[in-house]
Amino acid sequence: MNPTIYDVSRLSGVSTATVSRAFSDPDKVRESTRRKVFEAAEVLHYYPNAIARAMARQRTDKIAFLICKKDATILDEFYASICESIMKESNRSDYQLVISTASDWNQTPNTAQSRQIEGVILGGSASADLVTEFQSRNTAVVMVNNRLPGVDVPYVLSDEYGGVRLVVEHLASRGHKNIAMLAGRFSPYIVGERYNAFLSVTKEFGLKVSAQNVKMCDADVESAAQAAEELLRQKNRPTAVFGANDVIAAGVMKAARRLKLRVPEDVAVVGFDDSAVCTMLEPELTSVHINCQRMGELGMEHLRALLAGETCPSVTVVPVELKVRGST
Amino acid sequence: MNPTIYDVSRLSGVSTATVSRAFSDPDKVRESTRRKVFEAAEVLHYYPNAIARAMARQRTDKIAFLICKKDATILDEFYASICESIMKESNRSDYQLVISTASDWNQTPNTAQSRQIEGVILGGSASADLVTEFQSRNTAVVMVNNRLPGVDVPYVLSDEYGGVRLVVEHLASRGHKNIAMLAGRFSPYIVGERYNAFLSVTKEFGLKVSAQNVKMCDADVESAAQAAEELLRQKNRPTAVFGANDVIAAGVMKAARRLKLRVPEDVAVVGFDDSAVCTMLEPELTSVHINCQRMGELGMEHLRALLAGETCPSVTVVPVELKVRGST
DNA sequence: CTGAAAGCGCTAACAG
DNA sequence: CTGTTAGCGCTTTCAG
Repeated sequence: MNPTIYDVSRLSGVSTATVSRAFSDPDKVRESTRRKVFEAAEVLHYYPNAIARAMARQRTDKIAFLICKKDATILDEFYASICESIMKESNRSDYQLVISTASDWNQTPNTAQSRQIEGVILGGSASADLVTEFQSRNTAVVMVNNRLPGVDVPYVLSDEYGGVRLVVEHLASRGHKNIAMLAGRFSPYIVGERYNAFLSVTKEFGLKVSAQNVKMCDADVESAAQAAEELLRQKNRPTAVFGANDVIAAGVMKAARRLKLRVPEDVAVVGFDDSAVCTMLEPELTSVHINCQRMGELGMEHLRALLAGETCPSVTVVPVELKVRGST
Repeated sequence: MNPTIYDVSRLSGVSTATVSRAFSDPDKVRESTRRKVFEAAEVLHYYPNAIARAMARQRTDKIAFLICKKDATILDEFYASICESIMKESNRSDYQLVISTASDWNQTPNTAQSRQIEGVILGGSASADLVTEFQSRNTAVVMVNNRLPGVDVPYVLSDEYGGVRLVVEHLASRGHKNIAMLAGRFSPYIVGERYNAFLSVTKEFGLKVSAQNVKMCDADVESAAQAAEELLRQKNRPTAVFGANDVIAAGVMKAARRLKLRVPEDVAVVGFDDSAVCTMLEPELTSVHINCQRMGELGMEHLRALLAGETCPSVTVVPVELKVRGST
């Protein structure tokens, strides 16, 4: 059996209340007393029992990171990275982090587990219903990498528009006038943002994008490769293709290779996300780097603020960076 | 305030003890009584409070998955996949899962957090000390994807030897006689296994591997590419290169491309792990598929057995599968 | 099969 | 600044 606050109280000769204070609110205890308490605790190998504390305080200090996406692999490179960052942040705070997926969660929305959660970071395509459910339960919500019209929670977003702008700017500066975009059906919000940004920025740059130069495909490499082949087989072949993410861009590169087109001489390729695959390709893939770590940090920071009753910005946009590599 | 067991007791007209039993040990309660209880609970939206339960029972049902590796990205594709599987499994059990990294953990080994953990799955290069620490604290330990000589815990491993065997067999059947291996400095245990297996299997197949055909490099693509260039620039160039994992193999492919060697005609390349990058490369990379999902499941299964006081096999080896693709 | 009652370890008024 | 004390919500003997 682990030692309890009573053991420490007895050994140090102070009341249990004082021991409690020494641990959870040191300032309320005189220095000398505090030392006595800590000494006794040391001797006994005492450490506060979080369960009992949670019970008495009526709060758990427990938060969750919920990944909301439908694909087979939930923890893809992108979310794994955000997740890692949230893990780090939560570890340095007193919050306990539970990581789960929206689907697992939905199966047991009323479980003991979920009841104990005081705040949640929603990553990816969470539904408005899910948010409402949490709010109705008085759970603080922060959303990362998604935006829901009409839903009022703090958002942490990456600068999708800015990223696309960098891409188009870069391609334009390289003299490309006929740029295509290949979008994959992954997160609707993200794809939408990048797509709209592409249309708007190309227009701004006076580049006309013909209808056949904007294509949708499934989110896997092979679909992308096939769609890209069609794109690249056109009479008026685009000289550059912007893939909505790196997987799509990898598909474009595969297509180029299959068609014996040289990258970047015959066709330049750009991706988005700057995932690990970028440097594994040859030539390496130019891509937009997303600061996942920062997004995770901000998510935690905002959640903490919310839980502390402070306010936090309703939308935070994290800057991106273009990594120019051999593919352009 | 949430309803408590007292509210249910009052509304249903039975004692709190019976309500408690109805929820945690239904068989001990007469059918009709049980129904009354559940009805009342339904009406009140009552759900047992896990904290109070943990407090009374003196157990938390809390387990952890600790990832032990030094690299910058902890949740790489491999561990993310195991992690996901453990998450799924734990969600269907009554255990609560905490995911963390060994380094975060080490910084606060005595924290409230760690005290509450009843069992832990160690993923990756955990140290014997860490295991000892857990054991001394009476925490059940299961190890995944690593093996520590002299440390007696249940191990869940992938069939590294079998995988390498498949690789060599495959290459030999394609007529390759001069096969090189490029190993990267990632997990010592894994690299060691694959390396030894390679030496032993090639020998078994009567293939001689010269010293300059076995190289070590750092674990990143660029180091691999450089090392591979040396390998491929030799007079007696190997006709096939086995990369200790997919990242290394991707490096080999880059080197081949830089040297204007065709894959697979001039040099065949094989990887290990069957990660997402395999299909993004062109040609696609032949690789050994590791059943991460199964490894996670088994890890959970064994931990559960341990916690239930049952026994479980001391070593479980998960079969692998060779995915033959265009690179060979 | 069910009930009464004693905790589980800690916190938070309230009093001093 | 410190002590007393009454819970937090549930489980678990021990009786009945």
